Amino acid sequence: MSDHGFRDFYYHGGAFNNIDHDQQSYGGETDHMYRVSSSSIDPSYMSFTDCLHSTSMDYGSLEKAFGLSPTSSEVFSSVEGGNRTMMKQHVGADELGGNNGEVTATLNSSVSSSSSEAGCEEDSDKSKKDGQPKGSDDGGESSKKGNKAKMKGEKKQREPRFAFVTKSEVDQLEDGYRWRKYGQKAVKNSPYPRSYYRCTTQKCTVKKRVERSFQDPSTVITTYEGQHNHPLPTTLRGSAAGLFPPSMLTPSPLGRPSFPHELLMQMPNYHHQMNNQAPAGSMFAENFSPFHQYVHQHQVPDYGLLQDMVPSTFLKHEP
DNA sequence: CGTCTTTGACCAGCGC
DNA sequence: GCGCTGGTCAAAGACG
Repeated sequence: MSDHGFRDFYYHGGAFNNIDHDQQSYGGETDHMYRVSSSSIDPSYMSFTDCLHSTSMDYGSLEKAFGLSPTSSEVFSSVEGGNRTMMKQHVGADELGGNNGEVTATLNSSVSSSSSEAGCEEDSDKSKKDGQPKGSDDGGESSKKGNKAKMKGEKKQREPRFAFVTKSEVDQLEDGYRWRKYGQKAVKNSPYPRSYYRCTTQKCTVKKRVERSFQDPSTVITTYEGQHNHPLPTTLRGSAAGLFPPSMLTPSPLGRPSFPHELLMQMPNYHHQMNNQAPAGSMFAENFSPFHQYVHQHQVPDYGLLQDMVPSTFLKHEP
């Protein structure tokens, strides 16, 4: 890991006041880590929720992870893909109800994935499993065995992933979406099991994995995979409607950069590419590659990145 | 009764 | 080929 230094800034609204940026290489691949600390997060600016919804983001669970969770005080996030291009963002929120918050966003996606990967992964994934006739869906009997046989020859493609490490007592963070647990596995080198959840909305293939860090049992690692193809459910237990003020559940112009997605959306280049490559509103999962391209192509200068990511009007350098 | 969780089994991928 | 591990399935049970 080659530390490229830190970048401190204030986020108008008081959400974040400094970001660290680390860059890490994995044999030709590069990781980027941003550490963001906040000294005065104003709940009214609940960045992540707003961010997620304002950008039609699908990793709704992040919103809680980023401070809406009553127990959440530390959040990391990461996106996994093929290559290891990662971006981590730590967000401290020590004034959020007295919680010390830290967020790490790790973006890790294949450079070669480009737009096609993100867009097609869902299909590829489904074609392997969901797309095939399944016993559970149509009463068919072929079931997984036959399907998986067909999967041979197809290189498995993964959905872009976005993982957050949340300091929380609760494993399952309420994020506004409905999830059905479909599996649980013991994790190697960890005493804590990993739970697998799937969005219960029909035709939505978003999945998430939740596991507790064995290194720090107080943290929960939530990994989202895929992109919701539906709006945030409004009628659900502990629904987002109850969790978040209406303003947070409705799209907002990017006037209030949230974090990290909205922060990223603030990246001129990123935003520009997004606009060019895909309709607005389908942001991270489907259109993640532009960001990774950004990360790779621009090599994310440690100091300039945030300036690119966040308009200067939202940044104030710490003395 | 519908929804969700639990849990053992199954399968693919990977390293040896 | 074998064993390990991650991921998924689906039946059974729990719950409201």
